Amino acid sequence: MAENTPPSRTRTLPARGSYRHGDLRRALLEAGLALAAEGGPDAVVLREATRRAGVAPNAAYRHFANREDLLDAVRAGAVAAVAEAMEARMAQLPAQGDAVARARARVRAVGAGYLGFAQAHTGLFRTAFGGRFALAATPDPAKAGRSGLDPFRHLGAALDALVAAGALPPERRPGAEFLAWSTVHGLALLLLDGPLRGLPPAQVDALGERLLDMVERGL
Amino acid sequence: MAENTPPSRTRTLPARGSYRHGDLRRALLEAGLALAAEGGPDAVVLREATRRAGVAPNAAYRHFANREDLLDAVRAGAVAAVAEAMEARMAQLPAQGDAVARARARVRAVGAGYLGFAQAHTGLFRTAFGGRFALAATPDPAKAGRSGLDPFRHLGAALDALVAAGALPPERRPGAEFLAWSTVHGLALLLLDGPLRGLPPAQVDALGERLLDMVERGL
DNA sequence: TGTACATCAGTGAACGCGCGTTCACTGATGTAC
DNA sequence: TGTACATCAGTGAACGCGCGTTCACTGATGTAC
Repeated sequence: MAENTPPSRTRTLPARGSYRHGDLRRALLEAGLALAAEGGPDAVVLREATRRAGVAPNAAYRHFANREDLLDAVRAGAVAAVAEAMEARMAQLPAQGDAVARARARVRAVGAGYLGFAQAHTGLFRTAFGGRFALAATPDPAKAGRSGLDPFRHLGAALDALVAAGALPPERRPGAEFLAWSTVHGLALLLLDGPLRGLPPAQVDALGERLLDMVERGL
Repeated sequence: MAENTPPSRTRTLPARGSYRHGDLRRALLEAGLALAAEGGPDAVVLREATRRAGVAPNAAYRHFANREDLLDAVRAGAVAAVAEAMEARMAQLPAQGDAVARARARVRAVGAGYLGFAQAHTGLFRTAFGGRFALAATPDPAKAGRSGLDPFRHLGAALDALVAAGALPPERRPGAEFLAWSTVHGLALLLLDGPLRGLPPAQVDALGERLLDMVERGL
């Protein structure tokens, strides 16, 4: 990174004082995330990412095996962003109150974080969870938020807390994350792509709350 | 349609005795549905559909405005197929029993039809409900099954029956289709694309049942 | 019943597009002596 | 501290791909007389 290079430095868009880029991998990943945010996974196009990084198309191959490899990295970043949205909600939860209420609020924060992210960052959400995806058995730090948990494990931990607080019978716990996730995932997609598209935010919130009520009662 | 043309008739793949095709629109639609069944909406490619119909690529433009127009027709057909899967389940329901049990079974049949279709006809399901879709205010006969109802209206009717049987408080009825749909839609996608991919059928059924239990209890 | 003609379904050739990817290269950097 | 050299990040040009779509056409069909 050149230091006191004259204004000419800002001429080419992604300013480079030198032949070397310095951190092209990160630049491509960020361009990819921006593309994903704008148009979902299909918009993550190798040539456009290199264009935005101010580099020749084939330079990408120094850092990613191919387009799919870049997309995988972008996906992981998008999943991590969902985890962080959940964490932000949880951070706002009051620390007092009885254990049952706190555990319930935690589950709701996880669900609301998911739904809220889908609404606020549609392209990234689609990239993370809109196509083929898996949150595999082995946790991947690239998919985790600051807390080290990925979205799926946030949900699991919240459900565990529900059991610990006595608000969910332990025999109902196994598999409960899939039921809860299905529900919220489905609503998210119906809001983005389905007949609920364009619903006013107030109604979205109301529907989200009803859904979370249903899950709580139903579990 | 030529009648007793000699075997030469079978030489070119989609046999034509004549210059005219006869029913190209239908042939393209069916090719499109086959493509959708094989590879989802992105596989519905104009040129390939015409190839399968044994016709020049641009012949499609006599019957569809463009690729999107063909895809819309294919989508409608896929939605109708979902409606028919639901109808097939409902047709198997016993006609005796008390009204509440029958109404519940009907809702479950609708849900199970949706889930079962997603599993059995993944590509068509994705085409119908995997991307942008809407079951608009005005019913479209192209999206309906034999009964004249589309999937969304089947769900609505089943929920109405639940209210009529006294199994669902009327004040809970408005919007209930979105909650129920979200749930089942989410599970369908988690099974196709998500961490539940490849789950053994027995467990899929079990999870589906639990989900429908949850919806019933939660509504 | 026979003929002229309008209609319009399907043809054949071509287009431009942006994409992912490969090739042989160049030149800045860091390291060994 | 200075120089030779290996490394390897980024270049420039080119490829083949299949796609959707447009053009001016041809020839089978049905209809009006």
